[in-house]
Amino acid sequence: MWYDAVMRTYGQYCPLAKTLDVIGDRWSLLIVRELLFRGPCRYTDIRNGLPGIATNLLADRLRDLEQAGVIRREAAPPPVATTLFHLTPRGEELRSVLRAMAQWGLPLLGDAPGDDAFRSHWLAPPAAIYLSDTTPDRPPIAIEVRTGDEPMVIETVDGAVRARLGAVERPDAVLAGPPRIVIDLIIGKLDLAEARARGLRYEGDPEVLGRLQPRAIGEV
Amino acid sequence: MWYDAVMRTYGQYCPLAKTLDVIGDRWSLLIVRELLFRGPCRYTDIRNGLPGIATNLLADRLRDLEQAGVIRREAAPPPVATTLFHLTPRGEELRSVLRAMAQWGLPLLGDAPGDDAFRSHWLAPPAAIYLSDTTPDRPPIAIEVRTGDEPMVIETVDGAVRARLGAVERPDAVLAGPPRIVIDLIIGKLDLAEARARGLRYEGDPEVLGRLQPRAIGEV
DNA sequence: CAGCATCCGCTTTGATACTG
DNA sequence: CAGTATCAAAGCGGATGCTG
Repeated sequence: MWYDAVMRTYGQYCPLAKTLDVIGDRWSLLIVRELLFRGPCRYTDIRNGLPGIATNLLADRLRDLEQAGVIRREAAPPPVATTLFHLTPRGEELRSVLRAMAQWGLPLLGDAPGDDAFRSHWLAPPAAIYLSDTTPDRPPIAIEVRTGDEPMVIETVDGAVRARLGAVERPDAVLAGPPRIVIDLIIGKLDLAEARARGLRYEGDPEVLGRLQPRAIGEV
Repeated sequence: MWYDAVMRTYGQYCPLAKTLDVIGDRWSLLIVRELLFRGPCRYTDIRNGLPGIATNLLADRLRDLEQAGVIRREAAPPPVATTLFHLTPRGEELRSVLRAMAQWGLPLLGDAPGDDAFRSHWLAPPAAIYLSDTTPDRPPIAIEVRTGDEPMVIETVDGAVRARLGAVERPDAVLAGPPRIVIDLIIGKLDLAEARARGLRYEGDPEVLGRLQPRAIGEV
């Protein structure tokens, strides 16, 4: 096997077109999403985060992105003993691109088909963008969110709202249910009572959740 | 003719994937670029801004983007008397995505092949992102830039630097030459003397140009 | 001429099977 | 686990033709 495939490019002296030459192929940006939202991953981890990708395509894209200096593969020391894929600093700089695109796309989740695949980490970072802490002077809070394949935490850190995978010792509230209901609640499309009527489970003081408010459009 | 083509989607309940379902196809974002950087355009104008696109693909993409609510077609009144393609408000909101991507891609112009196609308006908005006015308290300046197919103006407006297509009555300086030299000068890769040695023509007080400085990395 | 649609050959993608 | 090999289907690029 030899990889001398000639890259298809737009051939335009334009910064946007050059960016698309690098990350415009199908699946490429979603691979970056996996590494950006989850950190360094094994081949199998990435594939699990990209249901539907053909394995040969994943291998191709990883080669291309490495070639372009966006990712880097590294032999992990024991006990992992496998190769891990990392973002390079240059790849990390795509964060602002991902953030802008995820923000633009959040409203599209409203009428998404019900049989979409779902992974918790796809939603954690974007969801936090839309939330603000109405009373940042009060003690910080942490809400455990159980939807999808992994638990998440939404927490306040000095005025900002962050979301991440993982758990927390003693959450101030626990939110559980199907992804759509959780998201609709978070972005303010449903209130707590409505969400409960549709299958959401909530434990804890409603005040805790009430402290987080969806930002106004354009405020983000 | 009937357009029941099944849209290919990632099938992921993820805001980024949903965005890519809409603007992830080849050429789609470049069509948005044309409308965003140039304003409403005729079919032919768009095609001229996208050298290399097959005309049937352009027609397809315009249909898809219209369907998705990103663009809108409108019958222009005389004397134009043709249909104009506009961005919808929703399409305008892609500006932040384009800005992030163009910013990421600007360094890639450094080693771009010399036979790339070029249009002035591809560069005007992105280039200004990298420039700041070192002495915003002094009177505003305007520099005429002649490179590519259309004249541009780089000007200071209350502290910020903007670039746009068009001309100005009495520019404080005039910059002319091949795109690469002009860009390398603007982003600080070359100084005025070096750029001149490579074919750049400059008329006016060098002080005028010196007032604009490329921002430090990460400052943008 | 502006705004497409059709046809054709090539490339990319998707699905699955197989391997060190 | 981390890929490669194979093949069918879909997408793309280029040329050309049609219609108001």
